[in-house]
Amino acid sequence: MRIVTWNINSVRLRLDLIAELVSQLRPDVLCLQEIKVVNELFPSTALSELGFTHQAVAGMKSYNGVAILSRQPIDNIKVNHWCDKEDCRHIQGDIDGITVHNFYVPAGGDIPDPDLNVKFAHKLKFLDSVTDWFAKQSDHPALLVGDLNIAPLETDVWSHKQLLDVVSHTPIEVEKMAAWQQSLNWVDAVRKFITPDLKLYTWWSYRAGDWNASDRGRRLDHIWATPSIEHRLTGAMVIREARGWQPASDHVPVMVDLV
DNA sequence: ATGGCAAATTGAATTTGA
Repeated sequence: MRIVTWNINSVRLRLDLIAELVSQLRPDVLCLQEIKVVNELFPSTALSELGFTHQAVAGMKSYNGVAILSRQPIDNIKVNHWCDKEDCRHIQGDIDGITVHNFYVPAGGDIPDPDLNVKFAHKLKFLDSVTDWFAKQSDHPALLVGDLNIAPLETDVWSHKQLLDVVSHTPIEVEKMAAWQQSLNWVDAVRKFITPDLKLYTWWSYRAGDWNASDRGRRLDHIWATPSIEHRLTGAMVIREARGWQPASDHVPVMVDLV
């Protein structure tokens, strides 16, 4: 099974890019975040014509929204709500015996202080909630993918020192992400192949004059696997060149292969 | 709390992202 996760930043605006990705990589499962559309207006037919005849969608107007697209059936679809908000940040479904969790973690705003910034408080609470929830789940073959909006390693950001105080790389976020990862002993499927000593990014700001030259990126998008399927992982790839496809999302696709 | 941009919504300006 080949699975790709991509924060698409408006699915309707980027259908041609999805078609390009599909023609190049032929994923079996494509998980999208920030689809920014209600379910009724989700481009279901166009995506079905690309081979994704099975779709699980949790969308809302303007913001957020997640979807799982699959060539194979998706069973037991659930849309989970966190922090008493129905803001379409988590959808799950079973594909070929594996539970796929697709997340869009809150960005957290600018100020890395929960007392001064309700968005950062929401992000931290969200992380605590999902961690507690997974800790109570039984150990079943699962993948967890999505825009987790945290770059945990020093090599996941262009400058560890300069980003220590920037939301997405603060110690409190990294610590909470580690606790989440420990909830089911999730394996970082991407860093299994692209080792932690190597710089690796999945997001570059729209504000950079030349994203490729300045290369001030962060690894915000992740794929985790439960230990029970770790031995089935055969490779991982970040599709860096997709940052240059037009009109570009500020995130690029991340891919993992399983036998 | 900044910003060189971008998207969605609502009607040129605002909100959100990270």
